[in-house]
Amino acid sequence: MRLSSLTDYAVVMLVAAARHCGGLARMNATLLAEETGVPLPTAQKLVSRLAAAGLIDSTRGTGGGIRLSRPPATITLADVVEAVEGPIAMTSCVDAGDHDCGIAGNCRVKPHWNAVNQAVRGALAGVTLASLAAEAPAREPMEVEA
Amino acid sequence: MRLSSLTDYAVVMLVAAARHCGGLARMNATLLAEETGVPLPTAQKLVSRLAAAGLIDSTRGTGGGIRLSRPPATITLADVVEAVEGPIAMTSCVDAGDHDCGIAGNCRVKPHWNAVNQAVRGALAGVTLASLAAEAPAREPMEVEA
DNA sequence: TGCAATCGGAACGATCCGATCCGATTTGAG
DNA sequence: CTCAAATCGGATCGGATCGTTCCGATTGCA
Repeated sequence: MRLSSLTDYAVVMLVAAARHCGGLARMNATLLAEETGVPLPTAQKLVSRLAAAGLIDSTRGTGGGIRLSRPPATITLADVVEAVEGPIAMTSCVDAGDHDCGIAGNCRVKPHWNAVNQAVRGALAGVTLASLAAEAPAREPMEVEA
Repeated sequence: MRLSSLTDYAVVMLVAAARHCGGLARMNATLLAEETGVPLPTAQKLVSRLAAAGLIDSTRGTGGGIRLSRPPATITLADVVEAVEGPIAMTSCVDAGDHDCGIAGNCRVKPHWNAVNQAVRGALAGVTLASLAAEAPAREPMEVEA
């Protein structure tokens, strides 16, 4: 129940990109890496994935770089998670299809996972890059759990 | 963005336990294992964790066994996930406290993760063992994502 | 035409998770 | 009271995934 560090890095990088004129300014992976503290090779790999997912546009060659392909307000955490880690699926039951989980026909739980997935995805889709790039929220810090 | 297989196993086992007279009948890990298809050693390990978390009561000795410590309607997926995988924390930022993630003071994203965690936890807390033990839901199957 | 800077893919290492095995503890029967 | 059976608990081993690093292919400008 934890998303990988790569996803966290990707979010931080995209937020940094959004802060640069809303991502309209062209920048490169190196700049983002030294600005966010993410290791350069890792940042390059993330850029590749994000470009493949269509979240950013990458231009090769001298003076090339990357750029957000959409306004920050239209990019959500759900998009980032799916771009980096693949589809949001809590269990292997729902995405691998029918790779029997040992209980086969007796599994009454499986139909419920989809509802959970939808709820989780909805929670992630409710947070956009624009809101992340803004100042720290005024809401109380609310601890993770007592 | 995927919970471990152990959690899935635990859910299936608890649902099987709930189906036996609402978990009031005393049973053992071996019976649950062969009923759910979970490997026996793994099932025993899960029983240990669930007992440590207080979700089930375990009795040692001949004729002993395990039993749900609470009614199935009061046990949620959030409880199971936390019992098996530890606290629900999407990123290492929020649970490890201050083990600098490289961006330190510049991290404007961190305060938002707590909101995401709360949303995800709420989604998991909305599903109880009682509803999982019931027949397949009448709601449409709703695919994971188009 | 040559060079420089960039993205893209492939190989290595480390860490975490899952499965198996063995020992400690406890109850019931003789 | 002693023995024996059955259970939970911890420790060890193997596998897989993730994260990092290095190298090659491609592109645009001078």
